[in-house]
Amino acid sequence: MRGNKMQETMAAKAPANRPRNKTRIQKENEERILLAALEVFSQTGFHGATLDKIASAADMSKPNLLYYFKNKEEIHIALLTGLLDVWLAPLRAIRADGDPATEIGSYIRRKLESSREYPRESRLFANEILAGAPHIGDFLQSELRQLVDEKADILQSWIDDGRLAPCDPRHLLFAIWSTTQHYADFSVQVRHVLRLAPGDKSYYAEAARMLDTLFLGRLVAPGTDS
Amino acid sequence: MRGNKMQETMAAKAPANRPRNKTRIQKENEERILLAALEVFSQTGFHGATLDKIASAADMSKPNLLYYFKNKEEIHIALLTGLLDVWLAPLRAIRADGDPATEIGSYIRRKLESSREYPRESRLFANEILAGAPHIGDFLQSELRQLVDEKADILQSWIDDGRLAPCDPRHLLFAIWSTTQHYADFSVQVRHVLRLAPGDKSYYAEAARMLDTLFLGRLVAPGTDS
DNA sequence: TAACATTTTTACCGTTTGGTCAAATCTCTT
DNA sequence: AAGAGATTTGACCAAACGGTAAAAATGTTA
Repeated sequence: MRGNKMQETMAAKAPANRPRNKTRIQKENEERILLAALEVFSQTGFHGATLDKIASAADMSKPNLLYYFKNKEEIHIALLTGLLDVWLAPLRAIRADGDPATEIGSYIRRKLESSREYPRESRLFANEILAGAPHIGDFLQSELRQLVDEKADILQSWIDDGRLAPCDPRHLLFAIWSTTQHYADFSVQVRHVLRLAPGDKSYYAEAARMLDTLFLGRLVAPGTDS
Repeated sequence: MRGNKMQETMAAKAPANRPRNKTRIQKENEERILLAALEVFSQTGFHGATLDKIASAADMSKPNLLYYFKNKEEIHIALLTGLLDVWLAPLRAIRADGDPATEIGSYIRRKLESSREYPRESRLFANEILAGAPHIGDFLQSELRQLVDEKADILQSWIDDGRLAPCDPRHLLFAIWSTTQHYADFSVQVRHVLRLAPGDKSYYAEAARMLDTLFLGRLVAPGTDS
């Protein structure tokens, strides 16, 4: 009597027809699965990942895995939605009443820290966007856009006060996102160019200096350009 | 003549035991296939792409496709290697005897133009790097690294002359790569944030202004930071 | 146009993959 | 300790996939 289609609106994680509280084992195993899935998805992307790989990484049989998540897509979505708040957190922290340089500098540091500490999450996100955001299109259009609108207003007010150069605030955010995430998403390229061994993350210090110069200082010496 | 293995330098495209000249039909069909494959690979990544999809996009049967390329990987590699020179071209054009602001500005414009004109190629490249560069690791370690070394020396000489702010030249290049490619690779996100319809590329003008401010001007007004 | 090489198609194959099912085992509560 | 519910497993399946073989069709050239 279980495999009926029916409604199942409550995201069929529990075996369940009725939504009960999560068991200890349930919580543990869902966590194990998501951790394993993060590893696999971030390495090979959605299509490259297989349920067998994820199951084996979670040290679990495939049917057992599918007892907790009803299919591959649901694991992917669970992983992504869990990620979005983490992604937004650094942006949320920007304060209107702060100093522009301080606020922007802190934001960059937070994003860079996020790239260093959670490169797998960053790559998962990058993969999703690159694929056309099939699973988080709603998020981009609602939560992200709204928060960006909000913070763009703050940046705009700084521009109006002459404390920030005239520019499109959203494009400024794009620049911060791309430069900081680059170190997680393109780390292979970064390491090859810098002749660093896999796993060597020493470049983050220099990255922080570079981004400070770029966003908070001045790159090209004045007087030489036309 | 790029990173080929040795033998078989001519990539076993002809059916062939002996390497003959390419037929008219051969040239046409290989082109058709690569075009179709670019479309499919850039949309879904290597693992998401199937021979059937590529064949159907090339308006061709699967066995016929495999008559020209011996397997899926070979199509992918052919596509990537054909890309690398395009990727390097803008960087190659940086001149040591130019003005820093002019040279950097031109480089940014070329990269941005490249993102706008060849977004599929950019996404293909991004996918490959994100996946750990399984097919172009050699390229990154040899040609790219060498060219970067060369151009980094130029940037360093500008720094030594006081015409550029002290910074790691390679990280400056990273910043240019990431910001410019972002508009191709993350275009979905960009469009959602800016409320633009799919296919609308009007944001490139504003992007160019932003990057000029960032790399050639000064973002944060002086005197306000600590 | 005949002979030869090239190109295309039809039919197929083995493997991998996402997913199911029912039975067996384990866990927790009473 | 027993029973109910939760968890795990092994056996299995259909579809999709990458790829092959050989014949049929087409193009090229003497």
